[in-house]
Amino acid sequence: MTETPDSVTEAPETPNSEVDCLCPLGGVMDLLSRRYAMQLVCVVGAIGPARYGDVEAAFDGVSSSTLSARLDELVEAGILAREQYAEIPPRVEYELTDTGEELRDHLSPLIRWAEELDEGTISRTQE
Amino acid sequence: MTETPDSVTEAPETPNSEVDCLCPLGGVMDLLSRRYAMQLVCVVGAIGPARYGDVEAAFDGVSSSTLSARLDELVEAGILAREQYAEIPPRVEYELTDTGEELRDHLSPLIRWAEELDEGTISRTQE
DNA sequence: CAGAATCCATTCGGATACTG
DNA sequence: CAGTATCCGAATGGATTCTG
Repeated sequence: MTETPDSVTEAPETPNSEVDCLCPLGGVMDLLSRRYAMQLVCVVGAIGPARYGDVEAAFDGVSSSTLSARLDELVEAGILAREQYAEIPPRVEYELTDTGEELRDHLSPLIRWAEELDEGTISRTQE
Repeated sequence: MTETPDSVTEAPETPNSEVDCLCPLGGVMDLLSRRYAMQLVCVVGAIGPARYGDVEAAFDGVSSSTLSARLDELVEAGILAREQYAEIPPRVEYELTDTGEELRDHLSPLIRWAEELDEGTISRTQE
């Protein structure tokens, strides 16, 4: 992905020694940078065992392909757990894994803060 | 920037009453979902008054256009403050606003957590 | 119901110039 | 140094359709 010639990926000469906050780009942060990803974690965590339909309804306007992709990525990342019940009306429930819980614990305040900030930015000259 | 045709992007009716964790999509969370956005906030906060070159160096592999766009968006969102000194070697410094500080306060633990998680996922079979 | 598959429009992001 | 402008490939995200 990035460049890894042969030198260390660390900072050969860091401008400041404290700037190591950027993960290698390709990890969890990349997943979270996808659309709805963060909200998805938060939503599933809020609902609890969330069915596909519930999540879809919560987002009100996300295409199934996108939502499906996002769910799949999060499941594969070990953030969500998918349980499929082989019943006649097929039921699938997503819920946060232990890792996902931790993540949600970090995301919740962030999203909340973002919402608050967002409310105060309505009268902003956007263009 | 995003999409603002003329229709409402809001949700007139909330599907579930307990699921309100999803901000209206188009606010700060959307900005943060762009590439490098979160890391950028964290980096600038870590460096302090960060020059463009510093940030660029910190990311090691980001095109100037992308970085510039990201910086611009964050500035316009009131998260970063840009100070331009009209000196002969042009110097521009970015730093977190008060809002940005708050944001970084939320992002730091998240990114840190992500890094830790990322380290344990190296042996993943990714195509 | 839950999603996979397909197709397509949009956008993003990267590389490469080129300025003040 | 600090960007902007442009071009283009790749990826994303959306709508639709179909299936178990």
